[in-house]
Parts: sequence; structure tokens; C-alpha cells
Amino acid sequence: MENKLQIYNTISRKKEVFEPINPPFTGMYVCGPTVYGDAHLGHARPAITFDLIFRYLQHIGYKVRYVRNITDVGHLENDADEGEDKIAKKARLEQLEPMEVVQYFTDRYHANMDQLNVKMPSIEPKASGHIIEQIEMIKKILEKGFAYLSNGSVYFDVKKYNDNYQYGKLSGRVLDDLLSNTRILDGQDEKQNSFDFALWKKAQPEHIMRWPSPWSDGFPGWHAECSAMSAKYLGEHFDIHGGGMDLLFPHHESEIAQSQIANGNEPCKYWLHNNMITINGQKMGKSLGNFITLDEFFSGSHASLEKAYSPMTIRFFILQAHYRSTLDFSNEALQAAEKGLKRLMQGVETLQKLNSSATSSNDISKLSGNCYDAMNDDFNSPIVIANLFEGLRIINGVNDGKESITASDLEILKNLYNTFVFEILGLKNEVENTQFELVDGLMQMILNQRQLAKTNKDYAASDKIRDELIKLGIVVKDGKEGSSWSIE
RNA sequence: GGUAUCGUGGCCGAGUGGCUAGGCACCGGUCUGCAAAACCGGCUACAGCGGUUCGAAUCCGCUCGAUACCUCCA
Repeated sequence: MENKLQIYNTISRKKEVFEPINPPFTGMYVCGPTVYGDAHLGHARPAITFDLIFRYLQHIGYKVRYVRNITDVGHLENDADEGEDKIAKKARLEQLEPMEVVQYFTDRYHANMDQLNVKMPSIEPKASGHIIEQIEMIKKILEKGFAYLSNGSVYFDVKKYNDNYQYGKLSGRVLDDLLSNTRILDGQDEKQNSFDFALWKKAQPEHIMRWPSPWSDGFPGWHAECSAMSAKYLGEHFDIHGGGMDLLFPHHESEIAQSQIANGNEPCKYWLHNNMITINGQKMGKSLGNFITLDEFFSGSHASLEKAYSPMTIRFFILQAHYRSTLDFSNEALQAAEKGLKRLMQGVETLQKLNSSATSSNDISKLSGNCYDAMNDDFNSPIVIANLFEGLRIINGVNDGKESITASDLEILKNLYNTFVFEILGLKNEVENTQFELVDGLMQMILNQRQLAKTNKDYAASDKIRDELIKLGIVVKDGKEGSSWSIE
């Protein structure tokens, strides 16, 4: 099998061997959330996808600088009144300062990401903190003649750009098609062509979030922040740019155009896009109003949810699908993920207690190789998980005395599971460790009492203990060598 | 309408020319005072129709269906 990491590059539409520009250093920029509402399941997908990529790149030895932005300015409400900043609108409704809203939802986003065991990026820049950089970039584009001023706003001249470069090379679009298919919107009359996009937008009087610029008091266009901030922290040409597939056009396409003009080259070498999470076959998204927030998943407080699902269940659910496939949400699918994860975690625990013998009845290194091959093949986490389940058969077999394993193979196996389950997939055991010993001690006492009752054939008493425990959410399992327990 | 992606067993999902993942559910079995859990085993699908090939879920064509984007909708 291929030993090198291959990643699917959206711009070439094929898998390519990953070769960083300046190894072992690797720069990765991912479009982060717009903090004007609670994070929903759709937000979890890119976060977990690029967390997986971040973790794996580090694991195989790259020194990664991972930049994920916070968008806190500049986006318009599509159903809103006139050209109003999303953040500003929410702020007025709730009588809060815009930055207070930003802070509130940023904190909540961080809390959710922490629950999902998503590592913090190396740098998390905010658009509002980089207005100067964005203005400087716009100046450069104006100087080079690829933008024009119109009524205090600055627009990128897509037609001129397309005469010299290729607008649409990332998304596969042809400018002529765009021309004939663009809808009529207000504000369009400021533009020379409907497909031109704003670099700087003059603020309306009611617009609270505004900054001074050479052209007007206003705010930067949607695409400006990512170009400006990625260039600042990763350089004008870096390795990986990621984000959701819905950002392909026009966002990323426009980033390419801006960077090409401002910096003289395309921003990055590899474009990675995660697919959407669907609900009843449809994209889960803010604008469709069919989203379920992460907090609702964790608490089960949503009409579509049959029960609460833990953060690790959500994480495992997402990792069980390849990041470039759509993933369909359903209670059944989540419950399947929940049970599968539990089985996997119990297998990991069993693994720690295994005894070795003189021979191995299984090829452990092959299993290990399979896992790395899967990750090297465009981060194929579902295949990794399938192999880990395959390994479970070995683990349980050894535990049952039906299979054998040598001490060195056992070490490899333990190492493999620790590496992949916890380090790379980023899963964690959700049982609270600090309290575990105490609870376990208490449980042993209780189980001993129950065993005593059973020995005396006082089954009424032993069943009562079991039933009481079930009410507390603790399941007793009677095995060959005594009873054990687990939290449901 | 344009661009792109996709259609896999009851459900979720891998897989790109032969070796026919994995999970959940289901059915058997082991264990057990009973139950549950756990473990073991079983379950052979690839939208339809043509074509290429010794051989196709995998390549090509057509048909049907779905989704995303085409708006500063992140």
C-alpha cells in the first residue's frame, strides 16, 4: 500500500501526495464559525474533521500551525432588512453591545468544542481584530486596478480578473454562466457586474459595527478576512485551506482571486472541503431553520431527538463517515454510533487487562498497517474504525482464551489503540475518572452484598439490589468470574 | 437553467475491475437461578437499462432520483 499521506485536493479534484512547502512545518487555515448563534451539528463537522487532520499531521511528525478564524463582522442577514450586519442585528434585538454578543457566542462555541474534545487551534484570529490588514489588502488590489470604488464601497472586478486569470477554477464555474444566472438583488446597481463581490462595504446609518477606512465608514467584505488573516499568520502561500463544501463558491473562489491580485499567487497548495450533515436528506443549516444545536444534542432537549447524545457519541458518529461524504442524521444512526462506541471503549479497557503468551494467533502489525494506510488515504477514519473493531475480535478472543498474543504484540496492540482511539480520533472515555475509584469501591461493596445474597439463594434481595442500581443508571453484569458494573 | 457531488443490504456507512469493510438492528448459540450485559456465529447489498471486459457495485453511455452551490445565505 501507499505509504505516503494522500489528500484530496478540491482544486485538482483528485488525491495528491501531501508535500508541505516547508517541511516539517505545515500551515493550515480553516474557516471558523460566525458567532451569532449557538453551534449546531453542522458546525461540529468541520471542527472535528480538521481536528482529526490536525491531530494526524502532528502524529506523523509535522509541526502544524493551525489557524481557525472567528467571524464577527461583515455578514449580512439574508432575510434581513437593508444590508444589516448579522451581529449588529442580533445585538440590537437583545440590547447588547455587538462585541458582547460576539464574546457570548464565542465562549459558548469554545465550550462546545471542548466537550467534543476538539483541540484549540494554534491561532484563532477574529475578523474585527484585523480590519487594518484587510484595508491594506484592499488598497493593494485597488492599486493594481482590479477593484473599483462605488458609492463608498469597494468591489472586486471579477470580469477583469477573469480576463487575466481564471475565476471559477476551484468551483468549476464559468463566468458567462454566472452572468446569465445571477438573480437581481438590491445593491447590485453599485456593481459593474452582478458577480463582482464587495471588498469593503459602506455602512448604512443604522449599522453599528463600522470602522473608518479611506473609502467610507463601513466594514470589510465577506471574503476579505480569510485572505488577510491567512496571509498574516501562515504566509502568502501556505499548505492547507479547509472549510465546508458550502464555502467553495463564492467564498473560497473569491479568496483565490483576492490573494492572486494582492499577493501575486494563490493562497494555498491544497484545498480541503468537508461535506454537509443532512437531516431528512437535506442540509442542516441556519438559513433552513432545520438545525439542532450541540447543546440540544447533549441534553436531548429537541423535539426531533429521542434522547440525549453525549459529545463523544456525536464525535464518533461524525468520524464513522468519511469527511467528504454527506452524513445523514437520524436517531437510529446516532444510537448505533452510541452502542458501537461503547463496545469499542470496553474493548480498550479489556485490552489493558490482557495476558500474553508465547505465540500470537493474529497478525498485529498488519492491523496497525491497515490503520495507517486508511489515514494516509485521505484521512479515512471509517476504515480506521472498522479495523479497530476488527481488532476487538482479537482482544476479546484473547480475553476468552480462544486467541493468543505475545508480550511484544500486546505492547504493539495497546500502543495502537492508545494512539488511534485517543490521540488521533480524539475519543475519550466519558466516565469521570476522578470519581471512578470511589464509585468503584462502593460498587464492589454493594456487589459483594449481592453476591452474598445470591450465595444464600436470597434472590429477592439480589434482584432488589440490581433493580435499585438500574434506577440509578448502573447496570450489573453477571459473568463467569463474578459481577461487574457499568454506567448506562 | 448552469456547476458539482451522489444513489450500496432493515438503518448508518466504507469500498473504484476479480479476494465481495465495519457498526447498529435482527436471528441463532455460549454464559446465567432469572434477566440484562458480554462474547461467538449467521445475515451477501450495490437505482434502472444498455455497453466494454474472461470478469463490474467499481469503467462508458442513457434514463430516473437526490443533494449542494449559483445572494456579503458562515
